Amino acid sequence: MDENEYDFRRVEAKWAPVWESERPFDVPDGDDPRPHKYILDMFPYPSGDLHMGHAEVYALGDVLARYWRLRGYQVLHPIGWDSFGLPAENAAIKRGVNPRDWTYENIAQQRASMKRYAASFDWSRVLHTSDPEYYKWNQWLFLELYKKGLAYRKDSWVNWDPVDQTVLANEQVLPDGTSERSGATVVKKKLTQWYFRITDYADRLLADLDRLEGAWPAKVLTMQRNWIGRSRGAEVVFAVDGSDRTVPVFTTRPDTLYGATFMVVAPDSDLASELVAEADPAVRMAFVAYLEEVQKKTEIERQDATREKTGVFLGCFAINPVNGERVPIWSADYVLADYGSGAIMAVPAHDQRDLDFALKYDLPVRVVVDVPSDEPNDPAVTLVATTGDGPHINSGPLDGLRKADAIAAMVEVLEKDGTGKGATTYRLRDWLISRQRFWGTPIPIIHGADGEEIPVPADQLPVLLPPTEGLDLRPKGSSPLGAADDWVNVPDPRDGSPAKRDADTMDTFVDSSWYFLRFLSPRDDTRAFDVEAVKKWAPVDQYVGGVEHAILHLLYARFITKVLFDLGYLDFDEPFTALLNQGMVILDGAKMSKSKGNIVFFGEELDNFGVDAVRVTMAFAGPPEDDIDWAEVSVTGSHKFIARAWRMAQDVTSDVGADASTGAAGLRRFTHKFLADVGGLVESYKFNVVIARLMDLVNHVRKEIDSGVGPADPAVREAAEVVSMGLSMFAPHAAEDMWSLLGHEPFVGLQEFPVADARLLVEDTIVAVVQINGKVKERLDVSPDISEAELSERALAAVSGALQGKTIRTTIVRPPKLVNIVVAD
RNA sequence: GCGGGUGUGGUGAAAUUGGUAGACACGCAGGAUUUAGGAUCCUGUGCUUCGGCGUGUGGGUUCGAGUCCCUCCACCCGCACCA
Repeated sequence: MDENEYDFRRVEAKWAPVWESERPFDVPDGDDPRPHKYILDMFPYPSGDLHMGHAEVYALGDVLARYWRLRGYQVLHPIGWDSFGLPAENAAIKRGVNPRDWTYENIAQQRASMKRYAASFDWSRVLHTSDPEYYKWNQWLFLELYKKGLAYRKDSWVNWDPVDQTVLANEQVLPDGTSERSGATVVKKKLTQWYFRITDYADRLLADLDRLEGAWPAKVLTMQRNWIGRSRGAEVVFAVDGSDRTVPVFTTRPDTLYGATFMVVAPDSDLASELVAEADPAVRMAFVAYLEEVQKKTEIERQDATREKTGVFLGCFAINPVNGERVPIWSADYVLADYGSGAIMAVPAHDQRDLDFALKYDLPVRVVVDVPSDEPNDPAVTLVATTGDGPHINSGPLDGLRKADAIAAMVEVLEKDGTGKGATTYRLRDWLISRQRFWGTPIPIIHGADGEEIPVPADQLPVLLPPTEGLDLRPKGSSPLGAADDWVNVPDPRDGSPAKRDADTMDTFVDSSWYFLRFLSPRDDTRAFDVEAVKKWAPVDQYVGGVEHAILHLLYARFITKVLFDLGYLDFDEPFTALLNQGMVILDGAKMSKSKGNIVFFGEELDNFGVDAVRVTMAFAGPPEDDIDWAEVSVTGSHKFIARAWRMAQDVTSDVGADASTGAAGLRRFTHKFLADVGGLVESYKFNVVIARLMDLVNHVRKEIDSGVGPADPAVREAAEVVSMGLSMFAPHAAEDMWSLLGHEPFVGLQEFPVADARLLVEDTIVAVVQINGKVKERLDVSPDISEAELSERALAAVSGALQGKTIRTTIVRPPKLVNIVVAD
């Protein structure tokens, strides 16, 4: 192709090797006088090659990184791979390859694609979480939590994925009860597992979301608040009649305690089986049958709120602490074992679920809040529980009080009597981090013959994964590591007696919960992260990634950050100051998927249109948080724009350093208006508008070159240089080539935007509109400093015809832009 | 049901504090150049019965509303037997 034609292949081939050898975006350690920004894109999982979703996130993250450089900041923009995890292992099983080989081959492929995509990463800081140099510090982190009592083992009902044969954290189970990884229906299993005590941080994780308001998407904040699910209320202790046992229940409505007519215990709770053990055989048999029935149900069935309620009487009674009333204890699966205490006081008059149950099993309904209503509203008749406010009745000392006062009064009574207290409960559960799989970080604990847990001494870290040779990786419900005899059997660090390593590996979300700290000193083999580097760079100024991590990764990273803060390693306790969630790339209105066969391939798009055109398309398609339908955007259009900008640079004939102040003022104004606006636009993520403004600028320059001041005017050069800089955020190859065509040395990405000249931002004339009754009738060219009187006068003159026979009521004058004449007939 | 969000041309979308709705593109139409063009350049393009009408619906505040307030509708997302 002709050298005077824009050829993206030639331009890519020209600059990629230069960036590769010169590494303009690497950030050396040590001081730098410039202010700094830490821009981070969520690192990828290396399954296959990059896809269009990656193309979007890394295009948008790079706009922000490159923008801050152009603003004179030192920018850290690292990349790595989240490279532990199940797909490697599943591929290994399916194809008989080594999970390590599979992983690192995929990383090599993705890395090549990423380099081709020309995001301005600091390639000197690459990390892979599956490298021993990384996961050593994962183990260190685990032991830090363990020392603080924040990592512990317990026997509990857990989510079990029957396909991947491993446990899952609550966060990894989708709302329909299936695994987010394998799609299998998750079942409950009772197992001893490692947990991180994230519930200790529930309050702070919730409260600190307020500080992220405006800087994180509202949606993510809401999702996290929902997930943590704090509810305030009271704990009320009921005694079991004829026994020493007491049962605490959590309620948000302690004010309705006088209306409690029965108690319900979760069938799968220890409490239920303990209570029923004391009952007579018929009751016990009924319970056992019921429990069996309940456990057969899938999570989806169980969560169906419209399902008819079922339950069995447990043959025992509880004593209501405020009135001494004896109420029957039932077991029903609408009460969850793992929320609150697994038992509730049932107030059928004021809780729909309790009412449904009471009506079915003919239990009494007692109204204790007189909710005013025009219609009859006795729950026993209308079958609708009343939840509104009103004076309390049948409630002893609470009679006459309204809800808020009654709640406070009841809490006071309970606390005085020692039968309860104000309490807060969370939906959030502790984070289950054990996984019965191979390709993860080994948990650095040794189990002594006496059952003691012994942390692996720091000088013995990392606990390396054993070789896969001879190891059966197929899922079988226990970790494959347990079968690696040489690995699992170790001397007890205390006395050398036989002991065994913990054979489970960690949830890979542990790996990603702190990786942003490791990027600051990725080669430091003496500590997880360099505290000084952390002080300089962290927290992350701008995080970019998909909304699919709204809860999982982001909640865990916030938690670990707070733990490290408490341990004194960090001086901040929120990891990501600002968050941008990009939308998805879809096709014809549907999510791309292999099964539907509607995939746009990353590599093919780059082959056909070039890296720059794909990146520009990603940014120009619309607001970044919206989905991009690849069928509705024009990559060709992006390519045409890039080529047009490139030709513009090629046409410039003035010399480098030409004095712009002698150039055409009109064009200069346009250029400087762009410079004045670009910051606000990028910082509010309006990348599409920035590109529109660049297009506008290029169109103006084109006109000036062809039929205006001509290619030699210094203002043309100035505009072309600004376009080259601005375009470098989106189309780095074309921009670098333009910079070079304009006679400069590399690299355009290391330039600084000129400061907009305030004198050029003032227009000589402004178009003022003249409205009659709010409708635009005329437009006038006026001076920007026109007086109110003069503008008014000119406006009236301009529309005098239309004012014939009308009475002017009032005239609103807003110089220099608008006059509104209010008239009547 | 609860919470969050979004409704603007044929399409993707713009629109500081209420002040010219539809920037910039895609698409389409026409023209120039050309052997040809899916290249390049130029022009036009919300609807219209040419009076006007137009930002999901209906109301309100205001000299003036895409923007603020209320009502309703539609769609998307999250949560949901959480006591």
